[in-house]
Amino acid sequence: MAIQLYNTLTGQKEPLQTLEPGKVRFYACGPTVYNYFHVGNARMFVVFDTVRRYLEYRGYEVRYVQNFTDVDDKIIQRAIETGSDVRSVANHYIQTYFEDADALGIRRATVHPRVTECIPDIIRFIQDLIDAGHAYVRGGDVYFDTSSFPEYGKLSGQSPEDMRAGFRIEVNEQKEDPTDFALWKGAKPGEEFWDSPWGPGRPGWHIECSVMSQKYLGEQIDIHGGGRDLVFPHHENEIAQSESHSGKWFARYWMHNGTLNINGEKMSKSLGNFIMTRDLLAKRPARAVRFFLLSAQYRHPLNYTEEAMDQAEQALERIDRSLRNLAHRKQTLEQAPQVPQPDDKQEQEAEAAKVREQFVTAMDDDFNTADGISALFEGVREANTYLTRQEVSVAGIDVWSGLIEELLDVLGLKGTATDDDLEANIARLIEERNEARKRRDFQRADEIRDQLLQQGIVLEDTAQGTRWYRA
RNA sequence: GGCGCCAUAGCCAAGUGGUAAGGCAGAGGUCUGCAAAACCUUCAUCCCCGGUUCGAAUCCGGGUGGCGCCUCCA
Repeated sequence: MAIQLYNTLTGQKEPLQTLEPGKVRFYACGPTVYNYFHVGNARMFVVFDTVRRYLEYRGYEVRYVQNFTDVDDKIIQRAIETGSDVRSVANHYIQTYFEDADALGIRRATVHPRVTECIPDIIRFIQDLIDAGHAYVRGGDVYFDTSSFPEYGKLSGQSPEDMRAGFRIEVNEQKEDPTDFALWKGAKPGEEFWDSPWGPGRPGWHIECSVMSQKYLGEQIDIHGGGRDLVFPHHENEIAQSESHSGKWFARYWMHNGTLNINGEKMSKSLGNFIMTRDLLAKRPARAVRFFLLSAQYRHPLNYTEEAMDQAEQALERIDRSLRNLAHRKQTLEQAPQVPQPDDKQEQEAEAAKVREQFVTAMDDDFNTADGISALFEGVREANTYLTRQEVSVAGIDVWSGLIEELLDVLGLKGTATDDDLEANIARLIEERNEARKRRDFQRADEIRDQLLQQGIVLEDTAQGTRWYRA
């Protein structure tokens, strides 16, 4: 059974069939680097990072391209506001993008092209469109002629007539038609510019993605991803540009993630109701943020609340506890080699395989992470149940911790730190406490437990001895 | 005005024709010196009205409420 994914272009789920067997050419729109990115942006990055991870998990070789828009009005504005220059602003926020993205477990793309690195390619592309009669020059600007592309509107499901009726902004008089859009903008005095056949200026927003995806992935790609709010006009325009240029269909599958809402409204820079990812990461564990962002199906809206974040933290704790408890039990077995271990590896592997299958079934169905997480919790419950047995084996434990970590890794939720740095002092105190307990000196025992708790060390007594973790 | 989406327990969230996953919170139980953890049990008939069907949360029609896009936006 192939992976099914919802295609905005057709409005239905379709089986994934790639241009080249076993390989996926995947382009996702990246950030405009004039500020930190907010949690809504983070959702998009996390969602497509997870799609990419899952495709790789299923054996695909993924060539993943995510651009940086480092030429834009807002960057120019930001530079003016801060008394800095445009390049410094862009470079700074590219750097901070990586810092925050790294924290969220977002892997680096195969290529992270920047607009400034592709100007000659962009100019050539635009010239091709002009030569082919798809674009026209007005003053120092170049516009795409939407009437030259009969399929214009096929992604957003609106005809040019519909769009004209809805236009509420003042129509740029330079354009021949309101639905035409800028490919090249002539430079205003004092602005950063590049020389072109049409005079000094800079590329419009939409053209960069058409050019970069063609440059790094070829004229046709498998998957193009982005936020719902990019369907129109951005992706519609990309299709018009790319398909007019190549004469072939551009992207086979268009994936769009739902908005991240706050108080029921889309979190957006223009509404000003955003939370910077950076600020959230200062208050919440990064893994919990990622868990929260994956807790709903990616196409659905997701509402940000403190309570939902609390729940995400709690849920993740349940998984981590299970992993810790497995590790502790394994340790006690390894420290007592004389204790016989049951030969139950195959039995446990069979159980784990069922959970894995449940996970794959969920994720194959349009990357349903909510169901995938639910499969992960089935695994956690099975693992915990296994630990309630009187006799378990190292091999059996490894099966379960291996499975849980495998699934966490696909979701980008694998933890980094482990508790293997059992400090001598803690071990000594636990030892002393257990002596006290044997003497039934519970006052002393509780004293030690409280003392450790002060240091953030929580003790748990089990049939296999005392285990601890950092609160 | 046009295009489109959504409405499931206290909360988050799957399920899209066969009698409601999972998580958080809650209740009861087992285990424990106590505690924690864990396990077991328990907690909804799916916004409203009408229709199709042997059967609908799931399909159709009509309401109500909310949201997105049409303008920079992930």
